This record gives sequence, C-alpha cells and structure tokens, in this order.
Amino acid sequence: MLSSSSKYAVNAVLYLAVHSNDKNKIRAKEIAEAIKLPSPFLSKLLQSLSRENIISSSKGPTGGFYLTKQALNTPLIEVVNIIDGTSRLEDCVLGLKKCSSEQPCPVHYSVQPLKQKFRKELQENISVFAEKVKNGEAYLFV
Amino acid sequence: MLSSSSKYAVNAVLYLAVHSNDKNKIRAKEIAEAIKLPSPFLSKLLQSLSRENIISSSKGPTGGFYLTKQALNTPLIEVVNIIDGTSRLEDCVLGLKKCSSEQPCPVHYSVQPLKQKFRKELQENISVFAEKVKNGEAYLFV
DNA sequence: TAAATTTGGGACTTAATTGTCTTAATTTTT
DNA sequence: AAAAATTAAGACAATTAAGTCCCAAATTTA
Repeated sequence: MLSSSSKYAVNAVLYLAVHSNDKNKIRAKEIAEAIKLPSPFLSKLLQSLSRENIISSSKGPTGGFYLTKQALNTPLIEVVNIIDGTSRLEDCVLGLKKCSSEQPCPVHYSVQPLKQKFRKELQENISVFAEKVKNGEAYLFV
Repeated sequence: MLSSSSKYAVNAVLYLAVHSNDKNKIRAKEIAEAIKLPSPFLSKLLQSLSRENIISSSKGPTGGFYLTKQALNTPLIEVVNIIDGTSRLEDCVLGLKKCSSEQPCPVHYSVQPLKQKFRKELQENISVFAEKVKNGEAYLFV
C-alpha cells in the first residue's frame, strides 16, 4: 500500500507535528531514535520533504527539522505523494494500463471505491492525526 | 497494494477461469502472450499456484494449465495469499508492529476498515470475477 | 576566527524483487 | 522405443528499493 520509505516519512512527520515548532527544532538523530529507524536513511527522507517544503529545517547547532503552524494544515497524503509518487495509490489494482469505468478490470468496481476512500482519508491535515497522538488516542511507535 | 507478481498471477488465473477447463488446457506461453507478460516468469507463478492446488496442470504435448469446476469456487484472495503472503494486506499501514484497536496508529481508524473491506471483496470466488469477463462487463488486458 | 554541530547532496552498498536460463521429469505421438 | 512438447525446479542475472557513508555548506558558540 505504502512503501517502507513513506511509512517512515509519515511517522517522522507526525512526530514532528507533535513535538516540534519553529522554536523547538528536532535533530534527525533524535527522531530516528524515537521512532526506531536508521538515522541516515531517515535523514534522506526528511531532506526530500524539506526540499519540497512539507517540513522546515535549519542547519548548525540548535538546528534540526520542524513544522510551522501552517505546515500542520498540509494534507497527510502529500507526504506519501512526495516519497512514493501518486501512481502507487492511483493505478489499477491488477496493473492494467487502461483500467477505467469504461474499460474496467474484473476487480475494478469492488476495489476502486475503496482506493478512493483511502486517498480521501489521507487528505486530512497532518494536524488531525497529530491531535490523536497528543490526546493519547493514537500511538506513533511500538 | 499487490505486488507485480500477484497482479500477474490474478490476471493469469482469471484468464484460465475464462478460457480453460479440464478438457481444454492452456500452455504458459499462450497465457503470457494473451496477457502480455514475460513467459518464463509467468511459468514460475503458475507453478507456485499449481503446487498449492489453486490451479491444475499436466505435462507433455496437449498439456498445460487449467481450472477445474471446483477450483472456480476458490476465493480470489487465495491467489494473492500464495504469491504475496497475507501480511502485505494485513499489517499496519504505517508499519507499526503492535497496531490494534487497543493501541492504534494515527491512521488506524481511518484506514483499517477499508483494508478489511478490500480483503472481503477479494474473498469472492474466482468464478464471480471470471463471469464479468465472459459477460463483457470487465476486461483482462489493455 | 576557529571549532563544533547540524542539514544537504551524492556516491556507494546491500537486500529484495523481478525476470531469465538450463536441465530434468512427464506425457503424447509416431 | 524414440522424438517432441510441455511443466517442474532451481541456479543465475538484472533491476529496483532500502540503507550507509563521506564530504560540503551553513550556523552557532566560544
């Protein structure tokens, strides 16, 4: 459904949403330890997100990654789109090039609505999911 | 969602469901050409399915792969389970080891019901999907 | 200004998936 | 019985995804 990379990225972004702000930046290493991930690999992912302005960063001591208030209003799915691209969630489940309602694959009508709902659920802003973690309704690790 | 391998396998099985029976076996090469797939690779997939008795095969001239009437009543998801295993469709979307309703990940309640529905849709028998192709309601290629 | 710390970028390595090839076993036809 | 056709099995190759490493650039602190 999602690649390992974008799973990591979503976790890391939600961690930042919960724990960081422009006054409180967090180093890649700290995030990696918190969500139990190889730190150099996570760094690459965070850099990709930073390059695309999903998250912010600053260098040097006291530097790190963080989310601005406005970044909290980004749909979570954008994280996935940047790391995985969109085709993974949009292409035909059976891999047919021209699957559509005009020329559906055999599972199209069973599955296509579910895929669409899935994307719609991830359209919710980062803040919505982060709130659940803050409330103790949801967890980021273990 | 599904690996390329299991997409191929599902396509091939549905092709067999539509075109084969115990009197009319189909060679791997013919299936590969029909659904536009590398034939040696498809052979491996068909062999895996045959070993697990999802499809039938016989060797020699006039040999090939086929589906018995009773095999048509197999849930389509079994094809996926054999090629991909079950974890791909069951594990937490964010990759958390212990994600559950007691300890949900932030997207659990948004996404878990959709995954369950997805599996349920694929529980339909092979014959159900094959009928759609026979009726011209669905297509297996291009 | 120099040292320390952190992100940025790219080359490199490793692992998993996808795809190919060769040979053996089985069955049919002649 | 021999030849031809097909699946079965497993080793091998290529591609993609995952993960590591090194050095440069920027920033802070002393």
